[in-house]
Amino acid sequence: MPKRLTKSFFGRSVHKVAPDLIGATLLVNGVGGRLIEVEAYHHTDPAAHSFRGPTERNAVMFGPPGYAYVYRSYGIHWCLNFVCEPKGSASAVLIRAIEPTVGLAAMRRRRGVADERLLCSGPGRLCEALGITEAHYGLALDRAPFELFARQGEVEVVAGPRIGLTKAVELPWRYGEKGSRFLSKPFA
DNA sequence: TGCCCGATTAACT
DNA sequence: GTTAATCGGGCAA
Repeated sequence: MPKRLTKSFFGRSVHKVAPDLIGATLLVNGVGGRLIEVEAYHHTDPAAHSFRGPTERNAVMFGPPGYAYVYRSYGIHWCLNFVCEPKGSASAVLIRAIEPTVGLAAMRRRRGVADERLLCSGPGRLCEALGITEAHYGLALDRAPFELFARQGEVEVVAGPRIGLTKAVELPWRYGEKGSRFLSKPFA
C-alpha cells in the first residue's frame, strides 16, 4: 500500500516538497492521477502571491502546512496549491499537471474533451477535471475529499524555469517528471 | 474609486 | 504567433 502524505511531509522546505511530489498520487473525490509537474513559490519570491504580505485571498498560505490554497486565475480558471514549510512561511507548491489514472470518464465529462493529454496538463485544466473550486480553499490535504499517496519506486525529476511569469522568471523552480507526455510544456 | 494586469486557456490567423 | 475572455488584487490618486 502506498504511504499517505501527512502534514509532516508538507512542513518542509518547498524545494524539497516540490520534487518529492512528482510521481505521488492525488485524488479528489476519488478522481485524479500521478503528479507530473509542480512549481515552488517561496514567500521571498516576487512572483509569489504571499510576497506582499497577508491578504484575504492568500490568508491560508500564512497558516500551517498541509492545506489547499485555491485561487482564481485570469478571472476564469482555478489553480490548486499545497501550503508548505512551517506555519508563517507563506510558501506553497502550485500543482500544474497530473497524469490522469482514476475517474477518466468524470474528467472527460467535466472538461468536455476526450484526449487524455488535454485533461489535466495545466493548472486550470487540472482543477476543472478534478472539480476543484473555491469550495476547496483552506481544506486539509489529509482529509476528504483529498487523498495523497507517496510515490512508489524511482522517478526521474527535472527542474527548469517556471511558466507564465513576468517576475523572477529565471528561478528554476518548476519540477516535473522527465519526458512525460503529460507535462503542460516540455522542459528545455 | 479607477486603472492595470495576471502562477491561463482555447480559438483564432 | 496572436488575442479575447473575464474579474479580483494591488496600487495610485
